[in-house]
Amino acid sequence: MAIAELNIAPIKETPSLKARAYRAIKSAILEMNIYADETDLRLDERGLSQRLGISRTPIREAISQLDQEGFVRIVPRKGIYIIRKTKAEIHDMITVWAALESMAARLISKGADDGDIKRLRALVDQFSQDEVAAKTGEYSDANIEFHQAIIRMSGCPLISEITDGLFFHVRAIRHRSIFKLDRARRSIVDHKEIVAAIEARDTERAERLVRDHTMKLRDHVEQYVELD
Amino acid sequence: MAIAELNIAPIKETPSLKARAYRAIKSAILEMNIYADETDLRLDERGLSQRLGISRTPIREAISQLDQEGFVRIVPRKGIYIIRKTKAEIHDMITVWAALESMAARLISKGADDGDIKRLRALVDQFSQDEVAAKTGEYSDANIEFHQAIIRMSGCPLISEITDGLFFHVRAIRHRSIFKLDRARRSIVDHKEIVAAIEARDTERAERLVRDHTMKLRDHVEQYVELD
DNA sequence: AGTTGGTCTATTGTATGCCAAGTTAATGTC
DNA sequence: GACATTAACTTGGCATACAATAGACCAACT
Repeated sequence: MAIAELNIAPIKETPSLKARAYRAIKSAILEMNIYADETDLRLDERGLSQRLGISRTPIREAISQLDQEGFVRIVPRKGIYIIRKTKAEIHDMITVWAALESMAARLISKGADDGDIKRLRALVDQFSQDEVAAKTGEYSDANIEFHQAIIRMSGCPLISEITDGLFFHVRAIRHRSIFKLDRARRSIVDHKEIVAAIEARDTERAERLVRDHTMKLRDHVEQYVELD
Repeated sequence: MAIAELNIAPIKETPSLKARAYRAIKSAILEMNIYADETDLRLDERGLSQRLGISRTPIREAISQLDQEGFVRIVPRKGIYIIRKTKAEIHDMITVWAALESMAARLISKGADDGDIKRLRALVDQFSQDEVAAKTGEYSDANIEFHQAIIRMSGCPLISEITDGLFFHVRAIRHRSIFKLDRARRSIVDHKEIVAAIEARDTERAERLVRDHTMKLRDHVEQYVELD
């Protein structure tokens, strides 16, 4: 009797309930525009447990993780509150972002291979200045994408890891006019200069341009975004 | 009838079992010199629960936090393993450290008041070059202290928060000859130059010196420390 | 009407039991 | 004796029950 050779793929391991709960809650928070209204936003363990159809334990573990990452705050016997970052905290986050991304630019200009740099050039050329005027909406994501590309190319996963968290927080306030038209236009110019510096392997210049570019965003937020 | 005015202080809130378990386990790991031997170091939920006299739940929450911070790794149905960082990971951590501390130096040279800078000068003067030859042992901590002072003075709590985690990891391998005599001597010189640049409010120079100083440590580890 | 103490409810913290999936040791077969 | 098989044990994941406390509500009393 021949043994049937079923062409089956290995069953991918099911992620733990904790992991799934974590993603579910986190993405729900991201889609919420938490800075839109003023009232305190609360999470309810048991409510989530019922809606997700699992027990409180994995929910608690997921929420505990979100607490540690600074997305929610657990107050014993009172509740779990979604955190709105203060202006000072956003300010600090963008500062850290600037520090890490400028280091990434430094690493790239020293170590990246030409293929990567070509791809970076393609990314920035894709958005010419007049196109952007029409579709600023898309720009916000393209902007983030450019920054993430630089960071990934640095070959330092830890930098990616840290900045991913920062981007998440910053993205939550994007509708508060962070990436407006004039800034978008100016950003394209900055990005082109950055790529040019990297292409020229001018480490110091690349680092400085990246830092200044992000610090300009910081100052913009400082000046125009109201949060507290 | 008068109301008695009892002179009482508010009852300080007792930290949760989770928080206490977290500190207990973390400090135990720190004191362990995990890089000393080769065997896999495992944690046991039930064992800890018995030894600490509490149930598994707060233990699990504490361990989950340590897992997220990168101190242990939870492998389902196998065990909880204390993590030894690879050389590449240490390398990345020091890179991030350099990026953040050089940003801190930048912020200080722009914004710190003269009192703070005086204290920084005192800190570095305290360890003259010949003293250090005698007590290199103490130097390691004084070294870290100097760096932490710079970071704290930056006025950016987020930078402190991130680097604290990095320091914890790096400290775990300090006995692996990271801070040896010749390096210690050279470090003092570097530190003095850094303070001088800050005193002169020379932002670019301060940033560069701090970065280069930490990157030298990175290269030193790269060259002399064996981990994997 | 206002205050005061009790009670009830909502909500998180903790303990404990069970389960599925590995690990290890014992056992049986050749 | 070597190897496959199975049984016992380990271990983290998850569910559930109970405990503790903050805050709302309420009734009684002044």
